[in-house]
Amino acid sequence: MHTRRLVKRSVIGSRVCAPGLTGDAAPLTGVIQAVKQDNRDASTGHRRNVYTVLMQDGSVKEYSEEEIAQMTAKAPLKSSLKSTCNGGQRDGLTQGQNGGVQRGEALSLSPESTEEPRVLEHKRTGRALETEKDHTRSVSLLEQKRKVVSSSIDVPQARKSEEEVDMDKVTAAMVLTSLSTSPLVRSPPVKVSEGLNGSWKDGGFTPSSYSSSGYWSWSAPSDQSNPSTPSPPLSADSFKPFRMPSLSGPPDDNIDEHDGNSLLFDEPIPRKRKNSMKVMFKCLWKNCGKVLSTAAGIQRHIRTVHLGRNCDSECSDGEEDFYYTEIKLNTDSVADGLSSLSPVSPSVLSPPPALDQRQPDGTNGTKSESSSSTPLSRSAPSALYLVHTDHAYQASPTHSRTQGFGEQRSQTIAVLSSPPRAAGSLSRKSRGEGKKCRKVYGMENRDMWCTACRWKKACQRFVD
DNA sequence: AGTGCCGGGGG
DNA sequence: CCCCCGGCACT
Repeated sequence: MHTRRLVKRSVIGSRVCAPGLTGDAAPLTGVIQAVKQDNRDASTGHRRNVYTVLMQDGSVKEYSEEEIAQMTAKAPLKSSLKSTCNGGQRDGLTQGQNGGVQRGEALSLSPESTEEPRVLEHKRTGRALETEKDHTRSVSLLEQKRKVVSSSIDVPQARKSEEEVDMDKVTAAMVLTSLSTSPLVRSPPVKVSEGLNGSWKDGGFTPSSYSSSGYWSWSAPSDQSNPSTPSPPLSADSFKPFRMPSLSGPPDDNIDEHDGNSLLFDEPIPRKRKNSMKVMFKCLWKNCGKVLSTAAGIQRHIRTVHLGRNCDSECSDGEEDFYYTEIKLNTDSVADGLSSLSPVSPSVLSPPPALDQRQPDGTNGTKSESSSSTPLSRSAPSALYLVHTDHAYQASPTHSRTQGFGEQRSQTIAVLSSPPRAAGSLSRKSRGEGKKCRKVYGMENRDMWCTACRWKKACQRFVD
C-alpha cells in the first residue's frame, strides 16, 4: 500500500538523484520543480508524469517517472540520497515502541518510492503541497522520524552530506530546520530528569516544563483521544534545546517541527508535549509530613528537627535519607492518555495539597489515599507522583537504624495525586498501602509497633 | 487470605 | 485514658 500512497502525490520540492548528462558516472541530485502529466508522450499508452528537475548544477531537466524511479533505485550509492530524502529505512528501524505497524510500511522502498523523498522535503519548501494531499502519511512518517531520532543510524550522515552538496538555497532552511527541530524522543530518563530537577526545584516550582523521563504522554490538546495509537511521542519542549547536539546529531532530527508544519498539518502532532514534573521531598517522620522542594532542605529539616543534630551536612551520616521521600509529580498527561479517564485539570498540579491531606494524624478520615506501594494503582489520576522513597522508617531512629528492617532503598513508586478513591466508597477510604508496623516488624515484634497499630488504629509511624 | 483501621467495648 | 478486638473494606 505504501507505494500507492507514496507516489502520485505532489513531489514538488523533492530531491531526486539523477544521472548526469553523461550517465551514471556523475550522479547529480536535483529538486523536483514541477510535475506534469504527459499522455501523448506515453509510448505505452498510459499516461505518465514528467518531472522537471532543477539539478544541483543549476540546470533544469525533465525526467519521466520511470527514469527518476530507476535512478534512485539503481545505484546503491545513490540510495543514500534516497534515504537522505525520505528516511524511510530509518523509520522502519526504529519503531520499536509503538506504532510499529504503520511504520513498517515506510520501510520498504520500492522503486516507486522514489518519491518518498519528498517527505523529507517538507522541511523545506515542498511540504505544503504534499502536506495537503498526503498529510496523513506524512504525519506518520514524521512521527516515526521523530521517535527515531535518538537511535543511532548511519543514515543521517549520508543524508547530510548529500544535502550539503546539492542544496543551495535550500541549505539554509535545512539547517535551521534540523537545528530547531524535533523534540524528540525518548529521553534518557534518568539523566534528563535529574538535571532538570535540580534546576527548577531550587528555583521554586515551575510547573510545566520538565519532562520526565519515562513517561510520555501524548496529549495533544486536540487529540489525545487516540486510543489506538500507542505511540507517543513525546517530546518535551524543554528538550529541544539540548537534544539535538547531544543525542542524535542534526541529521536525523528531521523533520517537522517547524511551525510551518504545525500549521500545515492539521493533525495534531504529538510532539509538543509537556511533561512536566515536579519533585518534592517529603518528610516521613511520624506526624510530620513536611514537604520541601529541595533535598537539602528536607535533609536539614530532618537532621535538625527530628534527629536533633545541629551540625551541617558534613556530619551527616546520611541517615536523613531514611526519613524523607522524593516525590515526583508528573503533571503531564500520562494519566489522561493512559487512563483516559479524566481530562487533566491544571489545578491538580500542585502536590502539596495532596500530600498534606494525609499527613495529619491520619485520623481525620483522609489519611491513606495515596499508596506508595502500588504503582499506578489508582484510577483516574490527574497527575501522578513518582515517589522515590528511601525508607520510611521514622520510627525510633535507634531501632530502624540498628536493625535495618527492609533495607530497600530507592524504590520508585508512582502515586497518583488525585484523590483516588473518591469515586468508590465514600465511607471507607482505601487503606494505606505503605509499610505499616505489622509489615515492617511482623507479628512477632508486635511490641515494636506503634501504639496505633497495636490498637488497630491507623498507623502513625508509617504514614503514607 | 491478609491487611488496615473504624467503631466499639472493657478496665 | 489505655488497651484490645469485632468486623468491614480493600487488596
